[in-house]
Amino acid sequence: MANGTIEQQLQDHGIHPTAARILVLQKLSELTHPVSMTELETELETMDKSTIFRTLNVLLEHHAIHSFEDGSGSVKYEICRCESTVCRVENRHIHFYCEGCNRTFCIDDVKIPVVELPDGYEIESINYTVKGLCPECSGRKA
Amino acid sequence: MANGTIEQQLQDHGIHPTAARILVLQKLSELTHPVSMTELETELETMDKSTIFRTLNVLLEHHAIHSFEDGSGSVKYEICRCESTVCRVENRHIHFYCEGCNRTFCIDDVKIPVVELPDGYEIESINYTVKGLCPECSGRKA
DNA sequence: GTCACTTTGCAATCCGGTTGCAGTGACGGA
DNA sequence: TCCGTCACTGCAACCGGATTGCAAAGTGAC
Repeated sequence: MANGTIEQQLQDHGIHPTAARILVLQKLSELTHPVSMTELETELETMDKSTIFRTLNVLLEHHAIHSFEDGSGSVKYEICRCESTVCRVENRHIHFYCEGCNRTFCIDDVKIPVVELPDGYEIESINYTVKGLCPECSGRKA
Repeated sequence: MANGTIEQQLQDHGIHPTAARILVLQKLSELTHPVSMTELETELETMDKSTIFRTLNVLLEHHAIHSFEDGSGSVKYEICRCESTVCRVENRHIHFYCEGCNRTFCIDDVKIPVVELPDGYEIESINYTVKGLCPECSGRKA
């Protein structure tokens, strides 16, 4: 899914490409860090909050993007860069939330360690988010 | 910290024991699953929401309890059952949020796998939450 | 008892998320 | 081409969890 036009990506995921969906996915593909709905709202000033909200939900349902909660209180979204249309849990990377600057980082190099759960539990997704200080903030503090 | 009276536990963490703090910590120590502020509010009907809120913050600051976000949208709280007053990241267990019944489970047996981060990142805490179906709900579905 | 400080309850507020509804646009069939 | 249908979008209102301001009540030191 990493190549092709945004429009193509949408279709690959079975999503009817509309102006709003292209814009949102476009923006998410440009960004290198996860963003909240509010951030998207300011990035895409022409688009209404509810449209962004519903667009994100469509993208989520079709697994074109991921969402997760860092400790900031608002849900963060990022584009799914999996090669296939299905993204396996073990391929997902972890995130880091800096309590100093309130930014959320993708640690692309580090994949989520998948644990063995007791019988009966069915894993759908895993959120692995580390809180602490990013290199910039820990350096400044020291 | 697993033994002694609630009052003693508070003092061990350097918290001045008040009625509200004892009640909240008492309740959290009785419960076997993490709860939201709203749930605490109904459990402790005599106590005001804002008091609970501030009490939880005091307990958090002094590491008497932990908080984390499952996927439910509200923050969950649980008592810290560490033996010492400092609770190490690697001692913490993972959580499971069931999308079927919207309950949050402690998987006490499974500790959070701690990853190696790139240079400069300082780990303060880790949230490892699995989403999916609990044994009850996955069984019912099948 | 008095003063200073902490704790608590009430009410109001904030804000991210969500929904109802009406207007607009795309598409297929007559 | 016109019409009906359905998906999509924007606006405004709403909801609920989280947070704050303020005044009253409680607590401890003297």
